[in-house]
Amino acid sequence: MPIERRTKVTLKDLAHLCGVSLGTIDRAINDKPGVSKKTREMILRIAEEHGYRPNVIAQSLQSGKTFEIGLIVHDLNNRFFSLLVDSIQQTAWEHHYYIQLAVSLRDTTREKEIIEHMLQRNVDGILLFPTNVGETFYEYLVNLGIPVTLMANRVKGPPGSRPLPFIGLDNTTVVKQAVEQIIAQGYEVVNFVAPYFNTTNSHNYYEIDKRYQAFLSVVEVHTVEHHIFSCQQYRSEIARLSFDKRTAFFCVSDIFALELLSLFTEMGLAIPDDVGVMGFDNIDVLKYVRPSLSTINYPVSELGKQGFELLHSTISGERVNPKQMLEAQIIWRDSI
Amino acid sequence: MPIERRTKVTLKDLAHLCGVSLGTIDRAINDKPGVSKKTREMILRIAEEHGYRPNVIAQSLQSGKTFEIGLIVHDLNNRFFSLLVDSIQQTAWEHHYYIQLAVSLRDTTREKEIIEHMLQRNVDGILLFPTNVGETFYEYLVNLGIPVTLMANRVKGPPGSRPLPFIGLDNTTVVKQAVEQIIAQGYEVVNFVAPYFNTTNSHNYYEIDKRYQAFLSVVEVHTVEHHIFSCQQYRSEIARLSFDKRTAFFCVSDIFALELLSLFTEMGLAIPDDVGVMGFDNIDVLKYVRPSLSTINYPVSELGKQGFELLHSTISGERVNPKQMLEAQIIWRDSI
DNA sequence: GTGAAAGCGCTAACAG
DNA sequence: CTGTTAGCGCTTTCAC
Repeated sequence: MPIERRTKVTLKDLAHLCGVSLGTIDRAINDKPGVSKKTREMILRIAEEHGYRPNVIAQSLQSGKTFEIGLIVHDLNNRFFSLLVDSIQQTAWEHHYYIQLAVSLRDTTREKEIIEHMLQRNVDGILLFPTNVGETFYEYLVNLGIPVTLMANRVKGPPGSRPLPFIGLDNTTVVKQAVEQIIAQGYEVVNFVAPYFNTTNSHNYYEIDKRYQAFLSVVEVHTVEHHIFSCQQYRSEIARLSFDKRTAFFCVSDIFALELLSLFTEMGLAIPDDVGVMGFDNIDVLKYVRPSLSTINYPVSELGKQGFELLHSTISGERVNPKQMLEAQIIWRDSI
Repeated sequence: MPIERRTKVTLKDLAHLCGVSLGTIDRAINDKPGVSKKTREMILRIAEEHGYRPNVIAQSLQSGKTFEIGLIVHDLNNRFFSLLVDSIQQTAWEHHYYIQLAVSLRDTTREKEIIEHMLQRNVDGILLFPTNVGETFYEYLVNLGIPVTLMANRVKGPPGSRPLPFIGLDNTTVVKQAVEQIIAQGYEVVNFVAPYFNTTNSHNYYEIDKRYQAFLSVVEVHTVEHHIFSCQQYRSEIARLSFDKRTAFFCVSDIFALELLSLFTEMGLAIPDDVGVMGFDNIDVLKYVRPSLSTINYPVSELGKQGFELLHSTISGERVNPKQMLEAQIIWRDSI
């Protein structure tokens, strides 16, 4: 570590110090041909002595590239997102990219504000777990001037338009399979629990909707009794049910499933005999919870890794497959 | 939203478009005095129409400020850190600052690499949950040329040197209090569980060491039998104990306490009669765990908020109190 | 091999 | 009120 740091030394300073011109300094520092071995060594030595650090800001202004990408997720309270950010940050580091992180809090206005800010900061691309929906938003993203890659939730354009690069989970297959098997276990009622899932079309519920459609298609084929719990007070609503029939709850996220698990334990219901609970995500804390929660594993690290790599390819101008799909696995444990 | 985005429009472009000079455009856009109302309105309208966005990179090069701060934490797997990052990101957003996030993975070399990278990217300051220790590192941080604020772990300089701004927890008080009360409950053996806590001095264990010293001071006064478990195989080591005396385990983090809880349940020990467990941090998943874990609440949001604000004050050149302390609270539940 | 100069987009200082 | 110019630190082009 060089000692003197207080004053930043620039290429120009080095030029003075070495008694050569700016151009020569540049060639030496950046390993370009056209400098004698002697001068190059001298320059590198003096640069080292003075603790020279290139100014990335100036490089960016010149090159138009920042090697930063904007990352926008809903929040960091949900374990799912922190693991996602972790994975993206790791992958980005390996590619010598930096992350600018912001959280949208599922607020459509805030999401747009964040995008505007990131644009001004000249990020090379944006990795987005979207909250907004609709064709206007699609047009907006397409015309940003920098690549955008979507994770988990899609944003669709008008029919026939080129889709935005997207990486997500194949929800349909796994949900159908899970619901089939739940029904096969003899549950008389199968419910779908998706708080915050509203139908006003103001927010992006692409992924949850996929799951709901898959759920519906199965329960309707089997003509099984089913209900949806989509309001925030799902816990108290469910607490008021009679439970005279054997009932299963398919939850779109482990955090809701855990709430139900503790509710049913309090109510003295037998799990999984009176009532069954299935989660989604397979968050890591499940290992401490009893009865152990059956769930669907979301390959969140893969989502982050491949999401970054997809964006990275687009930034590098490669032609990419605009739609990548990840597979989930059902994990049967004791709760259903 | 302006429609045309593909080509970035600059102040110079606007100057041409409006038929005025660069200087006038600048004054109009940045709300400076010295433009007639008429021209200003015209300029703002045209800027809006063409979707002008200031180039923050160019502004940074000019001003030397980026309004970005570097944030370095150990990892994001630990719930503690994701909540911390969340809180910092929120606070930064309110102050119109952006976060550059990187994780050190508790690797001393990587931590220094990250700092070097952030320096090159001209962050205005660094918020650091440090991994390195020692006076050399202290000197390094002091001479970075930008403000650094430390969270939780201190980095001490030579005697008499000006301490780096720091925000942390008052570990001593709360740990002493907790251990006192554990002993008062009649435990015959009180153990300290701190995996990864080694004494080679290569890593920064400032905070854990504080806790250990506080622990020691109390058990020694009461001459209670005590042991420390500091290796990574703490779980199997503890599994081999005989448990013929009533034993308490004071863990430096909830995640270790949860491991012990499930171990003791497997072993058929009665909690808290045969064996007691105390955690640290009060991570939010505890609400789903039975028996409920007694723990110490770490005000992590406060740590993030005040950490950012401390750094922000330093960046703004305010004189600040270099040492801020947060208070923890003991939360007694069923495990001890 | 090396030096000089222009320019990335913006701000600030100085003229008019 | 408005225009011109220099310069932030770097890269690139073109002379020598």
